[in-house]
Amino acid sequence: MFREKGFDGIGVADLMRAAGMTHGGFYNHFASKEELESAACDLAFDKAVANLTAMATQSGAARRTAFAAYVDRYLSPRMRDAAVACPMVALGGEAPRRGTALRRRFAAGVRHYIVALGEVMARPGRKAAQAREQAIVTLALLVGGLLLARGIKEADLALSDEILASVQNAVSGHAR
Amino acid sequence: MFREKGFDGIGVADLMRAAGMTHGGFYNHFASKEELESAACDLAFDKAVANLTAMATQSGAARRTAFAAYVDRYLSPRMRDAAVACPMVALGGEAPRRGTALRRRFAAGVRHYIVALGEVMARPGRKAAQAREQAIVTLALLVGGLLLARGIKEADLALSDEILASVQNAVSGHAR
DNA sequence: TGTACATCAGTGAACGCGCGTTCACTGATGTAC
DNA sequence: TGTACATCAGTGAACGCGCGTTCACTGATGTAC
Repeated sequence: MFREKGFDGIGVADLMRAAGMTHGGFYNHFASKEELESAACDLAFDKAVANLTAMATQSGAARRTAFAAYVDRYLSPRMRDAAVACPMVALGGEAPRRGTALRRRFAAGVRHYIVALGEVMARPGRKAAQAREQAIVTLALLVGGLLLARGIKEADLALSDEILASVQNAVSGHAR
Repeated sequence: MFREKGFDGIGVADLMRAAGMTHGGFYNHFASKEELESAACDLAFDKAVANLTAMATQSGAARRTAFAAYVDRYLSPRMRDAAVACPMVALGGEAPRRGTALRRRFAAGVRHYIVALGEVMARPGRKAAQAREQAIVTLALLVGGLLLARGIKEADLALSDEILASVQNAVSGHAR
């Protein structure tokens, strides 16, 4: 829900109602709303990173096709139109404006994501530093592309589609 | 101020105080806070696009070096550490969650930005469609790179610097 | 030049509302004997 | 097995606060005569 509406776009009462409870009981589980935000940030990143590390265990061609499918999905109209986005896209703009705890968890998430992406993009003849740099560039492309595509989807669907397609092309070129 | 704190991060009273007035007079100028947000969005994009179109009037080598300097600046630590960011980075995550008026102005801004960037990146032997696709990819790289670098700058400065450097490398490669 | 008046940007108190948080309580659960 | 009691997650009214917006007003400005 934070990723859908933003941290300030959803209140404790709504969150608890969605969980089938009343708002008063919230503080039996978290010391503050901020603490839940941090935990939710961790959870979102953990899931995304686990997805990648599972992919990294595959080897050779299987890993390459899995990664290509991952990029396809990430930059698909379906992903763009989903209410919930990747944590970096949904919360990246808010992260620097929030408290220390959240910012630390967000940075850790990005760090782990880059490491996992580097493992997935590793190739036999490629140096580790190169794979890492490529992972960073790929991540910037994915995040920037999806952020823009999502930001304009309601007002200019054609351009949104064009952005997804162009960035997908570029990522495929980079990953090759 | 919207770009610094987010649309919901700054109130009418604070905005008017910053303008040296009290909050009551606000509605002599705008029908609602949302209308000011839309106007501010336009203003931010107009300035950014004007910057690019001025560059596009230059020709040949001068334009190329001007563009290289632009990218250098966009992905510099100075830009990352500035309180106010590029409208796409600062507001891209919020745009899809806001009203129709704002979303339309945001989309128009992105559209114009891409056109202007395409003109700046045009090269004699290059087809217009290619220049446009390259502009889109470059924009995604710039926006994604700066968004991530800003999101983690407080908690992991080294990684933030690394992202800026890696993306800058990639953009230079693309623009060549 | 001088006077009367309309205009309208700016003032500041007040409004209703939703937020995060607190707290006295309820009532189901599990343990001790 | 049955009873008494402690625990503690969940309840819902209440709080203080800041928000966007409204409105009766003030007072400077510019125009008409």
